[in-house]
Amino acid sequence: MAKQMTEMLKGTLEGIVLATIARQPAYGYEITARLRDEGFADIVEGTVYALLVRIEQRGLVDVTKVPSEKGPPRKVYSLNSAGSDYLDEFWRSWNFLAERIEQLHHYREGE
Amino acid sequence: MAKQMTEMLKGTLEGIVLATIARQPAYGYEITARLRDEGFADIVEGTVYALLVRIEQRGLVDVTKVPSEKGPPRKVYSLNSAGSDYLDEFWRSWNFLAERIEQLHHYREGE
DNA sequence: TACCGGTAGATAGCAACACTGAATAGCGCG
DNA sequence: CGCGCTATTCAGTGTTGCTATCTACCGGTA
Repeated sequence: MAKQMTEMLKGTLEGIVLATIARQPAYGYEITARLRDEGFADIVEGTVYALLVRIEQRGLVDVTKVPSEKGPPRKVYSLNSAGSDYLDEFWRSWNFLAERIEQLHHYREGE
Repeated sequence: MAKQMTEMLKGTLEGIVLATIARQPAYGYEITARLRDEGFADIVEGTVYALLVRIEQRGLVDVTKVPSEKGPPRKVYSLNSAGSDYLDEFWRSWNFLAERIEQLHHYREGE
C-alpha cells in the first residue's frame, strides 16, 4: 500500500469502522470484507481486529457473541450511545480538516 | 487538541505543509504561523520543524538559508520536482480516501 | 482417520508520526 | 545587562497501522 495511504488511515480508519457498524452491526471478518469491497483493498484483518479491541475497551461499542455455521463464534459489534457521540466528534474533525485541505487543493494557482 | 484531530493529522499534515510551500516557499516559523491563521490553532512549532527535517532528508524540498533581521537565520523551504511528484501522490491518496469517507457520511440512513 | 481450505479471532514486534517540553541562539530595546 | 520576540533543534512519549504468526472451528475429501 502507498505509504501515504497507510499514514492517512491512522486516525481515519477508526472513524470509518465506526461509521460502518453504525450503518449495520457487524463482526470483524465481515467488516474487513466490507472495507475491501468499498475499495480499501489492502486492509489487513489484524489491523481491524486490533482496532475493534481498542474501541471495545473504550466502551464505544456493544459486543454480542453469535454462533457461526462455519468457524468459531462471531463477535458482533454494534455502536452504542458513547460510540455515537464519538462518531459525531469524528465527523466534526473530519469536516474541519477536509475543508482546509480542499481549500489548499484549489489554491494551486497563486494566492 | 482533540485526540481525533491529532490522529487525523498523521499523514495529512505532511501534505498540508507541502501544499503550503508549493504555493509559496516559506520557513518553519512562518509555516506554523500560516497554519495557525488557517485554523489549525493548536499546531505546535516542534511538530512542524520535525516534519520539515523529514521532508528535507527525503529530498522533497530545497533549502536556502536566509539571514533574518531579528533572530537566527531562516531556513526557507521550497518544493522541488521530487516534492511536486510526492504532492501529486498525496492528492491522489487524499481524493481516494475523501471519496470513500464522504460516501459513508451520506449513507447515514440505511443502505 | 488424516489432511486441507475457508472462516474467525488474537497477539507480539515494528515503524511512522504528532505531541510535550525544554534547550539553544540571535537580535533589538529599555 | 536582562527581557521579549524570532527561529531552530531535540529527547522522550503515546497512538496507530502493518507484518507475521498462532489458535480454533467446521466441512469435504482421500
